[in-house]
Amino acid sequence: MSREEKKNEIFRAASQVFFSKGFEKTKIEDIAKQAGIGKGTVYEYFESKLQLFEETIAFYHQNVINSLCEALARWENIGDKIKAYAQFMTEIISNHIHLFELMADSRVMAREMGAVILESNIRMGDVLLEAVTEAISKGELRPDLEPRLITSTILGTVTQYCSLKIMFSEPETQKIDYDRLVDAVMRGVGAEAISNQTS
Amino acid sequence: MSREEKKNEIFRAASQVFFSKGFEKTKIEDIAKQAGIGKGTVYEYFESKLQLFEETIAFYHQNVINSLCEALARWENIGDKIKAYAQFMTEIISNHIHLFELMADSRVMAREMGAVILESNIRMGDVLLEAVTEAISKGELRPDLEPRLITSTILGTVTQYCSLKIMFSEPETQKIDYDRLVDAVMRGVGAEAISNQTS
Amino acid sequence: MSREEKKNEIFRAASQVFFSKGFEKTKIEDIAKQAGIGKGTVYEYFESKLQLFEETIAFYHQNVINSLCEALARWENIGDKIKAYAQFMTEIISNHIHLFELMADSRVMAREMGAVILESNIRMGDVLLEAVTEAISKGELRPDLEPRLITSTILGTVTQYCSLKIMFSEPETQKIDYDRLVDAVMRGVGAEAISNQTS
Amino acid sequence: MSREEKKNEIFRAASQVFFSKGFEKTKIEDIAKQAGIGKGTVYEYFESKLQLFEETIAFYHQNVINSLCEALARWENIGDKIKAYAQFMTEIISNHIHLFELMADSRVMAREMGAVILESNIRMGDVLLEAVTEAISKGELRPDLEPRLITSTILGTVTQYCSLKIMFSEPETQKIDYDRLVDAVMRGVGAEAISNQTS
DNA sequence: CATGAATGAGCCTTCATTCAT
DNA sequence: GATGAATGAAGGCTCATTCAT
Repeated sequence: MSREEKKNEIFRAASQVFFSKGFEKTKIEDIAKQAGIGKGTVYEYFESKLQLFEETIAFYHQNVINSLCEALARWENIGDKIKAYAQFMTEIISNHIHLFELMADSRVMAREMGAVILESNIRMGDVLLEAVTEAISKGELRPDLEPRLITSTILGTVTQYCSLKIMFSEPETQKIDYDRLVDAVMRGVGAEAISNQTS
Repeated sequence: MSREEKKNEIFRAASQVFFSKGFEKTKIEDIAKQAGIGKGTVYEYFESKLQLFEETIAFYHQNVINSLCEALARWENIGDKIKAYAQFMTEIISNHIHLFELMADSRVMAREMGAVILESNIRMGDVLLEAVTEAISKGELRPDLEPRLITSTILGTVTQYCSLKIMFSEPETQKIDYDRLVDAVMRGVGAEAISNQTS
Repeated sequence: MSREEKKNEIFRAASQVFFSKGFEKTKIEDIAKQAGIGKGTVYEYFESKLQLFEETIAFYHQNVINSLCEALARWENIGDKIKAYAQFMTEIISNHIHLFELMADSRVMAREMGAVILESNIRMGDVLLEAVTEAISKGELRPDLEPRLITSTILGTVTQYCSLKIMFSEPETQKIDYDRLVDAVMRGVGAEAISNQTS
Repeated sequence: MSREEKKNEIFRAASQVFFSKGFEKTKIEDIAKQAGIGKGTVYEYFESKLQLFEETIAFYHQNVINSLCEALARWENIGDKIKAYAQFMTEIISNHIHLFELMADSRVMAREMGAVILESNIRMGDVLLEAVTEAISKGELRPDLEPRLITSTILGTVTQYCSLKIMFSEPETQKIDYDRLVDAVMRGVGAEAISNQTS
């Protein structure tokens, strides 16, 4: 196994543990065990716990971004892209919810790592920004709004709504109506939106 | 000073320190110093560091919610309420940004406490939900959308956009166009929104 | 209440707590509460926790010695005095056993305070020594043995046997045959003792 | 050095320190220093200070019991066994007295650990009980007395007398007349004992 | 006098990091 | 390279003692 592959092994183990316990509560030994290696070996690949954490988060973000790009590339028009993004977020949040539930008392840690997801959002914003800019030029999105504002509307709405649905709904009622979600973003929540509809 | 007032004193100090350093990096001694009392005194009022943290966060949330309720109560129609909410969020985020900047290496800790703001969002959602429900019945908002979805759109968009503006803009360009923000939420980001406009 | 009476109040409270918890596990506050006074008040009467402990132990020893003297004075010949002493010890040990049982985890503390009883023994030895010396001169005890040795035989046997009986017997079988105990001490445990018996 | 050997090393160091300072006044660091290792290393071998203490005491008791068994096994008749036991106790008490004297203010701690010796006594009782039972069946000891009572007489007398001699005598006069000690136990302290003697 | 809120020295314990094997 | 035994810095928490009321 090459050095790079080994690092990835450790990243995978570290993601698991960091996400379920948070930075401080995670012991290097936990990660080593999870990766099936010795404690000292971790230090052959990473300078310190903090560096490992930073790189693990970066690795995580990169994975997320790559997956998102793939997911968006499959669709042509912006509505479909938004829907794809919402489905993607649902999956990510669900994965982490699962991790959190493993922990009985994950209050503090959930907080800490929850914020990593926030960070992801910022980065996803950059990916979406491209799609948004393109959609504006194609006449799919309002040209009179700052592209960043449109991106924020999409991102914010999706994150907020999906989190809510997953975290606070009973498992069987977690069905999210993605079409309506896209509709709310595209046509707005104001009453005029439907009074003016052509169809 | 009554016991309750003293606890509030400690809450204020604890908020400061917890928000700038995060839970784990905060030493009880730090909080005591900030409050101008001895280390042992903290333990006269709180069982443990964790309990102090939990109660401090609850205290913080309560303050936020109270302020938000006041801010919303000053306005009649939903557009103004959204604008008020956006201005309120701007202020909160600015305050925390300020705290983070005090710390040299606040990356990790910022993550942790950033999530507390997320938690606030969930709670703010409940406050907004009332306003939204009322606005729907007054015909200001679309009745065909789940109220929770509308709330998420407002909350998510505002949080995302304001965070972005404050965190990544140069100070002098932090001007946020609140009216446009409200417009994006109310009329949507899709191109139809403006093609159908009456004026 | 005079200063001396108040000190005695505190001694009584302190005995209770010290005997059930040991020196280190006892908090001044425990004693204050037990005595029905404030923590600070204890310091009006005693310099420090250690001093309070030393004086409490001395107070305890004095009480024991006084009671023992009274118990012994009631009897004329040495056999009866030994029996009286054995009954006295049974009572003391029972009292302390009771205290220990109040505590869930009294292992360590029992050790510590158990030794105070040992100390009592040394002092009781001095009281018994007088009775022994007198009994020797009255021809009741062997004149060819060092009085201290006789005292040790009485004290040691009684303490050991009574402790055993009380600590490790089922409550209902705690009956101690005091006459046989005295007999063992007076006539010895060797087989000759009975082969030579006159009766 | 094997794990078990290392634990024994720590036991030896811990015995030293616990016996001279008592449980509470002993710092883990003291033990580590005495054992020539780091503070954290102690925790590689023992869960907590309390566990280390309990196991150290058990280790001590085991050693004492083993040595006692060896000492008793060397002799045939019960008189010699009692003498051997008395010499054994003298040695143990002398060792601990030495430790106590190292400490200027060992009053409190001496108490605490002195009680460990008491505990030893209880265990030694079980060992002696065997020898006593055997001696009864061989006709060396009175069959009309409860074996436990005989054991208590031996144990109690020896412990009490030897402690007294060692603790309160000037070093040069510590000579203990073991034969007379055995005689007191075997023939009793009553005057009849000698009036009935055959010789 | 009596009180108990305030204090901070002190210690157990954890765990990132090192390094001999 | 890989390992895990050894280390000691660091921090939460306790409680004897003080002192303002």
